[in-house]
Amino acid sequence: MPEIAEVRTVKKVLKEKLVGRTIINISYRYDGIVKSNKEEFKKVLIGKTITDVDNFGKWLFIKLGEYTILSHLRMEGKYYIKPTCEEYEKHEHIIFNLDDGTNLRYKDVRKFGVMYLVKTKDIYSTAEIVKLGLEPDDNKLTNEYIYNKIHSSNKPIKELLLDQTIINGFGNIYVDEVLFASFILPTRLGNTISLAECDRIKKEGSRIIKKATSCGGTTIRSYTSSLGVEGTYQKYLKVHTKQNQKCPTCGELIKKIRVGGRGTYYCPKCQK
DNA sequence: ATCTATGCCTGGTGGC
DNA sequence: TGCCACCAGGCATAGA
Repeated sequence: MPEIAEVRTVKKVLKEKLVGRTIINISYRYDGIVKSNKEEFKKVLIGKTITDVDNFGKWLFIKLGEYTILSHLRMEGKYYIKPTCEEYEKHEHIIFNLDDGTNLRYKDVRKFGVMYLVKTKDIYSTAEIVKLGLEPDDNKLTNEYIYNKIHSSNKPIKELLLDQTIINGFGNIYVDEVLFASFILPTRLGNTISLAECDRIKKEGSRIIKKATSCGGTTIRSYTSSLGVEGTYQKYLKVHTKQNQKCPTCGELIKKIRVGGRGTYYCPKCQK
C-alpha cells in the first residue's frame, strides 16, 4: 500500500524517466480508473509533453504544461515503463504510448486507484487536494498544529493520524511505526494526547518518513516493486506485521488488534 | 454535526 | 484438487 514514502519514490523515478516525453496515444484496457470524462482525458493529453512530476502526500501530479494528471495509487496502483512491443500483463489498465517507443502503464489489481484531469493552475484548489493537511515532514508541521487538530476528538489516535486532512501522507504501516516510536497506544483517544506527545509524533513521524523515503519505501504484501524499485524500509519495521514476535525494545510480544477497521500492531508494554 | 455502514475490487488463505 | 467464505484496506458517500 503506497504511502508518502513510496509515492515520493515513484515520483522521483517517473520524473527522471518521463520529463520531455510526449504522449502519442492513450488506450484503456479498463477505464474505470479515470474519473474525469474519459474521452476528454485522451483528447486533451494526446500530443502533450510531460513537463514535471510531483506529489503532495499520496497524490501524484504528472504535469503536462497547462494540464496535470492527478493520480492516486490507493492500495495497489503501480506505474511501469515498458517497450511498446511488450505483451500486456493482466491488470495493466491504462497505456500511455510515448514518443520514444515506450509505454507508461498503470497497473492496479484491485482497481481502487483514481486519475483526474485538471488544469495545472487549479491543482491546489481541486476538491481532492484542497482539504489535505500538512505532510509529516513539512517544516510548518508543529506540535501545536497536531494538538489543535486532535485535542477535542474522541477518536483513537491511530484513526486521527490516518486522516489525510490532519496529516497528509501517513498510511497504515507508518502510523503503527510512528506510534510505537512515540510510546503511544494506538487506541488512545485524541483528547487524551498531550502537547508533549504531539511533539513526539511530529519528530518521530518526520524522522520515519524521511528515513523510509531514503530507503525507497517499504516492500511488503501487495506493495511490491513499481518501476523496478524495491523499497528496503521493511527491514527497519519495529511492529507492523510483527505480531507474536518480540518487541525490539523490551522483548514483550507484539500484539495485533483492529482499530478503526484496520489491522494495528503495537507493543503493549512500551506504548502507554 | 458526527458516527456507522457500505461500495469499490481481486487475490490469497484457510477450512472442508 | 476444488470450492467457498472471508479478509486485506484508502477513501468517498449514503444513511442513521
